Amino acid sequence: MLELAILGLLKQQELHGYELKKRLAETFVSGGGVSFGSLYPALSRLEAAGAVRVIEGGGEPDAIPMTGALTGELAAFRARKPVTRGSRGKKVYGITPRGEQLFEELLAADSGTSDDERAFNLRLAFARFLPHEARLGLLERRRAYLLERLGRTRHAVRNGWERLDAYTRSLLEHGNETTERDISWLDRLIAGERAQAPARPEGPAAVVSTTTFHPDQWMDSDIPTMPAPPEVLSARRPQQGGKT
Amino acid sequence: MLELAILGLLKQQELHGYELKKRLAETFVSGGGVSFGSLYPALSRLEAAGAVRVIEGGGEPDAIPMTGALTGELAAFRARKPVTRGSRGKKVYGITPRGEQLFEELLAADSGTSDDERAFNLRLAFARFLPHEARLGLLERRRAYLLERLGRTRHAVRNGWERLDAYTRSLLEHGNETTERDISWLDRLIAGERAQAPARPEGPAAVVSTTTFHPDQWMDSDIPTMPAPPEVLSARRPQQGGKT
DNA sequence: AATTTCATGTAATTCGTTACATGATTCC
DNA sequence: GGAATCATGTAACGAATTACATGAAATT
Repeated sequence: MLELAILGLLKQQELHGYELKKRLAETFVSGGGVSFGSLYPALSRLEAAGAVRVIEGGGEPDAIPMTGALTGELAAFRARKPVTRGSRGKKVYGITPRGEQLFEELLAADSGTSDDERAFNLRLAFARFLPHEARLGLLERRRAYLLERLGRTRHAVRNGWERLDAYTRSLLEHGNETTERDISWLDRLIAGERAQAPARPEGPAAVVSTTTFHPDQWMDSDIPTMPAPPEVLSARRPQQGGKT
Repeated sequence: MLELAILGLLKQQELHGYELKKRLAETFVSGGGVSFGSLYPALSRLEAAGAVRVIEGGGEPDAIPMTGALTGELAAFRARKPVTRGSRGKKVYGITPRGEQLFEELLAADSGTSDDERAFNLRLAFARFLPHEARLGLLERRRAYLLERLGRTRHAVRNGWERLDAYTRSLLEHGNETTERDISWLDRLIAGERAQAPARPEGPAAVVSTTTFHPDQWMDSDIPTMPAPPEVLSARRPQQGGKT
């Protein structure tokens, strides 16, 4: 899991551990991100497996502070020391071909993809590296899981209503609303995905139901249906509100 | 964490492990619930600590199948065997005074309450056992955390927008919307809490700002404000759609 | 000069899972 | 009588955390 995230980030850009941790916290992991105690060992494992390696010199050419004039061998010696270490003791990592391969494997592995929120989010963040088929599958499995869970929760709430206190009720109701919105969101993503699907030369043989929303599946009424306008992903930029 | 959930459930009703697992899955834990591999050891620990104990006979009087006529000592022997085991080999657990005390301690311990979703949800589910003060604190700390996280994420999204692909953008935007709705939900709960607060005889000395929503705190515009109608918790019952 | 931030790592511990092993009871 | 479900438990393992330990570079 962590490995997948690391490899995915290193695919875009060479980074050192500290920076990696920041990116991880910003983009994927919901709370706080990972700790150094798991990040560095993970990097070591990946390095041992030949999936990543330390880049000589690092991303930014770190301008080794040459102290004026010192000739020949001494200069070479001075320069050799921080070779694997960047300006500040940093170890900048890059992904290797083996790493790319490992990334593909980890990304494709759908073990517990739909039932684990973190795993799903992570894979969605790298969905551009998946073929259309797999991408759709990822979204639809997640949707199916949420739908099933919603059904179970609704059932449980209805059965235990009397037993539950106001706080638990509110918690469960809010949870269900969130799940409903998640499903609608997935519907939009799925619609967008189908819209840009590669037109199969096979003809209309492989039409797999016209996607968006079968109200029957909800096994319950009173849902804010919202049949997902086939607006291909989101294109809105956030308002540039801040300074500079 | 698990201990707290177990104790809380046993406070309401005596239960055996298997049933406990079901309740746990229904009410608290978002995905699938806990496994037996963690539940039973937890029960053992609690029993060893004197926080729970096996109930003689179990909750439902399990009608030991008396096989017609068998007199005196033999009947006593037959009856003695399942004494600690309920009809089916069940071990029905009940909470002890020590357990009640432990429950209070675990519930009050606010270590990582606001930053851990599971911990927060669990405590909210047992919020009725907290004094008003602590309940408000729980809600407000969670709210503050979400607000801060929202700020961080917004900032990160704005900074890295160019670098992010459509899927990651959608993921982050949806995540932010969810967080905004969570905050609004908390606002409603907090408002409800204040509405039913015990009127302090101290006078208007301890008025701690009129609660609901300071748009300034959002440090950003374009938020669907929704200033939370002071409707005391939720009173709507779900449509009784099913049978019986 | 002192403090903060950057940067990397190790060791012990926590919390949970999966897989395995067992057996009773109910339903068909 | 055989399968499904109920019911309890153990052992091996996994993934991550916290706490500890260290030190260089930038900032004040």
